Amino acid sequence: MSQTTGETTGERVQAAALALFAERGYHGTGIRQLAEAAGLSSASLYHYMGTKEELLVAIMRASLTELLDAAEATADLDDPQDRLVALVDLHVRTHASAPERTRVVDDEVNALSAPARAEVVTLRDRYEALWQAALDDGVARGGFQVRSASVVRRALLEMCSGVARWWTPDGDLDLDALAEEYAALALRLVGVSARHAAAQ
Amino acid sequence: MSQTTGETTGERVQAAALALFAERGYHGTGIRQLAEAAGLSSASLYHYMGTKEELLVAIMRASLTELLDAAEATADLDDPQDRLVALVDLHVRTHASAPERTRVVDDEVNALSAPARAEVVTLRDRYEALWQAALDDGVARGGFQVRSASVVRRALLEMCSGVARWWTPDGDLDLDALAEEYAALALRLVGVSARHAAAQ
Amino acid sequence: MSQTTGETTGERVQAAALALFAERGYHGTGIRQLAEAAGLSSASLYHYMGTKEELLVAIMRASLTELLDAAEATADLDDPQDRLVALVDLHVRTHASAPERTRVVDDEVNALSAPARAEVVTLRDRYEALWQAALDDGVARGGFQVRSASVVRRALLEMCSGVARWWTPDGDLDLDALAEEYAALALRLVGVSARHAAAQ
Amino acid sequence: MSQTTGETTGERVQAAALALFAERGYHGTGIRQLAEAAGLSSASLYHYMGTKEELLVAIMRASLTELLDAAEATADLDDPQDRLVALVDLHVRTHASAPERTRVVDDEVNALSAPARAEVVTLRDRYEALWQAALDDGVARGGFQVRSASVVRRALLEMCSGVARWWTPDGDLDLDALAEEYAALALRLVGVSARHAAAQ
DNA sequence: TATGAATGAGCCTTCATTCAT
DNA sequence: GATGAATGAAGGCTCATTCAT
Repeated sequence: MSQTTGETTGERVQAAALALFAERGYHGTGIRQLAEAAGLSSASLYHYMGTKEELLVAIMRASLTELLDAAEATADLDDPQDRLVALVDLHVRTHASAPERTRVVDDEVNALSAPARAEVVTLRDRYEALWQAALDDGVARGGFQVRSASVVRRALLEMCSGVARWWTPDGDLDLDALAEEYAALALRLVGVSARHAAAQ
Repeated sequence: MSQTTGETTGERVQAAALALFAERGYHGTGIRQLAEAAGLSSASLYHYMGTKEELLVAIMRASLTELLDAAEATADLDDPQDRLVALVDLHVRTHASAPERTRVVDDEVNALSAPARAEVVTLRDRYEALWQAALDDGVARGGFQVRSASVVRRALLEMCSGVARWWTPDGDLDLDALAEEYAALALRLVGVSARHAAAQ
Repeated sequence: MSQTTGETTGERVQAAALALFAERGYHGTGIRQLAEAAGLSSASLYHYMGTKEELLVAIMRASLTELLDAAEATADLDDPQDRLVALVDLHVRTHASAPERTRVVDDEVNALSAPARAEVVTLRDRYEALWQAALDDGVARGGFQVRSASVVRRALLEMCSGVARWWTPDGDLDLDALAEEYAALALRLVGVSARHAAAQ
Repeated sequence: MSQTTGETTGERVQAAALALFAERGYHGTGIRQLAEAAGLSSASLYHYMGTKEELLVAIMRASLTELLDAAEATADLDDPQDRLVALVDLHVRTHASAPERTRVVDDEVNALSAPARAEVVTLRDRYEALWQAALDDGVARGGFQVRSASVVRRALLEMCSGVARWWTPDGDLDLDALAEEYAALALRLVGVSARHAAAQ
């Protein structure tokens, strides 16, 4: 069972779950499919996870806390435009390079029971609050021209999350170009003439 | 059998399916829940639908063809900005006022079997082609400033579809204001200063 | 609904049932298939039949009483060999020319509930008793050479009923030749040198 | 789990299926009845079988291959009469002592889907080809007097299979006597005076 | 660690039948 | 006559989970 790579069995289970949840959805994925994809019997699976729901929560928690931690680091940036660009860059890169993970987080929240959902939504809200703060700050001192920062926040996030549904490394745009492009779009959305992006 | 409203039983079934599929997902919704929500036994349900999947396809087809028909009407507009604004207006209003329907269409495509998915994806592709054409036209003759029209198309669509996930009629923004706001955002995204949108 | 031929709707139902029961078995045939084959709705079917089981019993009763009546007519024949040949001729012709009907009678007896089965088995027993009597008579006065008349009765009946499973009018043997051949085989089975059959 | 006898659970399932399929037919037997007869829950049943149809096929395959193997052993016999007698002996003993198994094989072929039926029919055809060969050989060199060997083959097989429908060890005839009797009848059918059979 | 065996509950769907119209 | 609508029961099968080994 020990892999040549240092991959833990538990990690293999999470990876398998990620792939299947992303492809067929949480409810569309059976415990036996999970087990087969992980190279275990369905009974053995339960040594590496709690319930199926706890597995989903674990995936979501890991993904969101990682994203949240990275996003919190952008708070150091003083310039609101820099902050926004940094958030977009982080979000787009994360969604493009880990599309399964992000799609599961984005799409399967409703599959959770109330208590589990509460925990996940709290994390997501904290993450979105960082965007909201950046936008508010941009309006206050960064020259952002927006009617409603919260509407723009939602528009921005949906727009950026979308890359997880279509971007592939094989296409015309590489990851750097993608991130740049979305940063430029974001600045346009907040009504800033593309100062930053124009440099590219 | 006879309802106070003129609502058909078949319509009641579709309405129930819409609500449940949107709330819990296709795979998360059981036939018995469907039946209960429609006020029928699970056996009776099958007088008003084919399989569960056919019910989903029927919902998707109705939604997409309606949207597609309305979108095709925008082809009359000569000015590319007008066309884009009309598409955004249509898309946003549709998603905001029928959020369950649009969320089901957007989120449950992977739940379909290959042949059913093919039909639905064809419709969706035809719809998106209208957006692509509008963008291409805008680049050619409407002053749109975009590096990649197809990237912007995806960004725009994700952004606009997002309203189905948060907008409610009870909030600060009414439907007209929402549509206007998104039209303005769209024009910004394509690099046009928001001249036109106000006319809407 | 009235046919150009004088065929009654009730007859059409029986004919459809015959074909389907023979092809897929009683338990393998659904009421809706029956209705479709008869050109009726499943509800309308119930104007022409009782329960599904009663329909089966009706088919069996009609088939068996007809066969029984014809077989009883052979009792007139004095010569045991003539009687046996007449029974074989009747049985083989009936099974060859109405294979569906006879297969249903032969194969679906176990599908009946106890009371229905009792009625059918009674008819069948009366029919087989005529064979037994013919054999007993043949042993007593017809020169039949058999160790056990009842064993031979069963062997004969199974052998003759079998034609319903393979004979078709398109093959090498026409109905007359088939009947003759089986009469000859029957005489051999009872140990009579093929006097009768030899004439052919 | 551990039985007093050495019987496997899987064998218990097959035995239960055999009994029920023989008594009520394949379509007349439900999975829940099967489970109850095997002493399992219906879910547990699926540890020991594939689908219900695969269970039926497994039964048929086992039965037919066993019979076929045994029948092929008779090819060693040079004398056509010996061969025929050996085949009858085998067939009758098998059908008399395993009537459920043989009745299921004989009666439920139509319950199979096309691909499953193809496999079973192939085995049955190979078995019947051995009979045909024996009869052809008997006509060529064994003094068999038959108009059509294929008609006689069918008559013989139906006749011999019939014992599965009536013979019981409690009756007048024990298994040896039954086999002998049918061997004698078979020789009569092919027009050979019953010289050999006694030697058996 | 790992898994065969086990299951109650539930899956989607069809069953034979009834009845108001 | 004829049927659309309706259903309780059952169809075959899979679910997530547990546990003894």
